[in-house]
Amino acid sequence: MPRFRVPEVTVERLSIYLRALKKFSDDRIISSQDLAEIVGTTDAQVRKDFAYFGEFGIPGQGYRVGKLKEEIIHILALDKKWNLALVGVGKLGSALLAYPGFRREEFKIKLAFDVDPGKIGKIIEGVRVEDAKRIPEILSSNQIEVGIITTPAEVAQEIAEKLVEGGVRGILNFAPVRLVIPENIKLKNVDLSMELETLVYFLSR
Amino acid sequence: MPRFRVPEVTVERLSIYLRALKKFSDDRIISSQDLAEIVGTTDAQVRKDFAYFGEFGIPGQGYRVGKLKEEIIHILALDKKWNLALVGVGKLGSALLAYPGFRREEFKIKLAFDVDPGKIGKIIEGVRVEDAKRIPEILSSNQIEVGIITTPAEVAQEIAEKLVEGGVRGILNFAPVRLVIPENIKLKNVDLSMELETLVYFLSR
DNA sequence: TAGATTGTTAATCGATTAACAATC
DNA sequence: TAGATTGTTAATCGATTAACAATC
Repeated sequence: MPRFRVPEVTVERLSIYLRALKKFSDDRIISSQDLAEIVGTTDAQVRKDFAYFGEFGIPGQGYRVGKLKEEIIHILALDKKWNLALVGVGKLGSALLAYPGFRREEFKIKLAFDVDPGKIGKIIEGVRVEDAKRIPEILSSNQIEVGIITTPAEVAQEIAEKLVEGGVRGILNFAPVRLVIPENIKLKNVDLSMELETLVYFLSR
Repeated sequence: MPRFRVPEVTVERLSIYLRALKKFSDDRIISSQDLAEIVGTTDAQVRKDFAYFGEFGIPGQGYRVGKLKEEIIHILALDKKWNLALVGVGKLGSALLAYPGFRREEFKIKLAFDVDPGKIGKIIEGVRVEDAKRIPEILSSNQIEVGIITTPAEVAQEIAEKLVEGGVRGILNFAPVRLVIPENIKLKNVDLSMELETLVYFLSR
């Protein structure tokens, strides 16, 4: 569907545009300038981002909010339902199980895994916790597309391999470690320590 | 100290290099190629990143791990202690209060804030929870440099303003909203929904 | 000295910004 | 028609990569 190779930052901005658009009624018309202002970019950037995927606007007018929302939802593949599994039901993992941004129509955390016998078999935040040893086996029979890793760094690589074995096609990794996985698997890292360290760098100048 | 304007991605990589270096003994010599391999970049990138800040290597040999670690620690200003405050002691906020990456020598979450009277006055994960109304007042008397926002999106802007009023110089924002703050305040956003949405985009191709 | 790797400059690549013809 | 804003091409900017003289 995209006309050319799409930069990752463009996809990230589409997600931001979509969130902004949800605040407006579907029949309102919004210009690239208005939208740029709201999300903190430029009108040229907004138009360029959309241009990777098609022509969604009305020259001389702007973009119809309802139509634009639909298009972005389709581009981001949020018009289908994604099944997720989370591994590592510690404090951060439990918080993410309950996180509203992960609990939406489009996303369903179907399974959680942990190694702690005290947690296995329990239901935490509405999700049943299974034995992490059984990841490949249980995933295969559940059509899970995305794995979320919230384990300690030391075991994250091993868990990633089990997730891949179980058939996930994407991994969202919160463990502070660079995972090595097959290149056909999409990996996104959320590196909280790095964010904080980068922040204080800029404060020290 | 930096010779030129430093790209943000370079600072982010310094944080990653540092984490990798911690696994080696101080007197070992490591080449830019070795380090690049470990963190998944190129030797040229590694050398270029360091070159913004000085000459830390030995031509013909490589970098002494101990020396390189010290230099990066100094660059990132991790040789001083940073005082943090966290606002919004929900599930995510509580998880971050306990997060090992935020609980280190260099970082001290001194205060937490919430609006819930059931939480105010309590001690959660070792941190005393104060009334969010009193942010400016309490921060001023506590030398807090960094604020972490883990509130719902609707109140995040208002909280950001109170943090700025209280004198923070940097904000790490987990609320899914683009904050508007003075430009002398450094803002980093951690946007979990965006990460997940971007991930599934790539799975849908 | 020969071999290896740094630090730096120049070349390349890719993303952002500017400009404007097309179109409502 | 006049005014406004899109979609797209070209210009600019900035980061990555390649190449190599300097140096251990």
